Amino acid sequence: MDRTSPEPLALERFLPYRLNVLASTVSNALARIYAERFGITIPQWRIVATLGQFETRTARDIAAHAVMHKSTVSRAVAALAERGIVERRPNAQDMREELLALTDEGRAIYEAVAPEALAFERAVVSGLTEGERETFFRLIDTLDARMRSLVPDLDVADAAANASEASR
Amino acid sequence: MDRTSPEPLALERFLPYRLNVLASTVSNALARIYAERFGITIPQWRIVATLGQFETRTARDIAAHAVMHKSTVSRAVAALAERGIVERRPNAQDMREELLALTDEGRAIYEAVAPEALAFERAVVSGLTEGERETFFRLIDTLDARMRSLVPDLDVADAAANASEASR
DNA sequence: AGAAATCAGTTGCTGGTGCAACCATTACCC
DNA sequence: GGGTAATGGTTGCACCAGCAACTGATTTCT
Repeated sequence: MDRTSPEPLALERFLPYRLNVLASTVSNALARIYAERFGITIPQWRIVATLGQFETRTARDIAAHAVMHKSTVSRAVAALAERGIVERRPNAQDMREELLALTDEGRAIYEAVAPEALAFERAVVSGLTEGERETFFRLIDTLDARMRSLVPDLDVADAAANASEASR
Repeated sequence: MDRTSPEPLALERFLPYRLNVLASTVSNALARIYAERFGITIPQWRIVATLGQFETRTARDIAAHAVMHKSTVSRAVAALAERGIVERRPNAQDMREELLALTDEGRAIYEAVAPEALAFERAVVSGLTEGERETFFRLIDTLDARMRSLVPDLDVADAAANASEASR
């Protein structure tokens, strides 16, 4: 091997970079749909999606399930409650937490957004065969698990949502 | 319940979500290295990497190559120039643009960071076989191309870098 | 029981980011 | 040639996210 340059590093072959670009491209495109059609942000969508899936959860559950910082969840829930999309009910067994659920209006939004989100996903992966799609997910799972063991203090803090808000 | 959900949408099987979580996990871990060891942010790192690869480029070139918003590039370059990591030289042929290059100190940083970045990448993909690694990159390439045709007005604006800065 | 630690959730603050408006320079073209 | 459009780059503004500090509720420990 040639030893002139210590190591070749081409950004376009650097995994963290490629992953980040693809993820934000996909997110931004999807965020546009959420924002323009339904007036919700990505964190808000994640909450709606979680509650659509599980009926009733606490903010803490949602933060863990949707991998968001608790302050992000808090503010997104506040906005959704304000708009009557999410309902907060006290838990008599533990007054620290609140039980969150979709209102009827919230469920209507969920049922309108979910098909569009899935359609978007299908459009994105339409260039892949079924096998490739499964492989891709499996590799993501593997890498995700790898990250969790590489960086143990991750699930605690973390925070995904590169959002890219709606405005307007 | 009488409600029949039209389509199942589980967040953990939703590609945009999975992609985003993985990308930000990887980015955050890497950003920590950049920040703690070298005091640079992800946008700054992308600029250093680009200039390390191509010697001399304009801010516009870097923005295109590293997929960042021009204002992000502008500010990151300003910070790097301030610290003497990159050098700005006027282009006599076109006074609008500036030619950017690493200083000696900048190159030293590049040559220190690059191996660490690559080591990190190797650690992340160490759970994959060589073939899986190639497949993963190929699928990312495919999806990336797919996104570009799905959302044409993308390369113009876009902006990756969910950064997650150093601070502290 | 009472003090201290822990936990769910909220909020002030700071910093980074995209957008859009702007400045200066160059290209276009009638 | 001269006016207008386009281009490279900077910056003010508004917004959002994470951190950390805080409140109030519950658990733990002695």
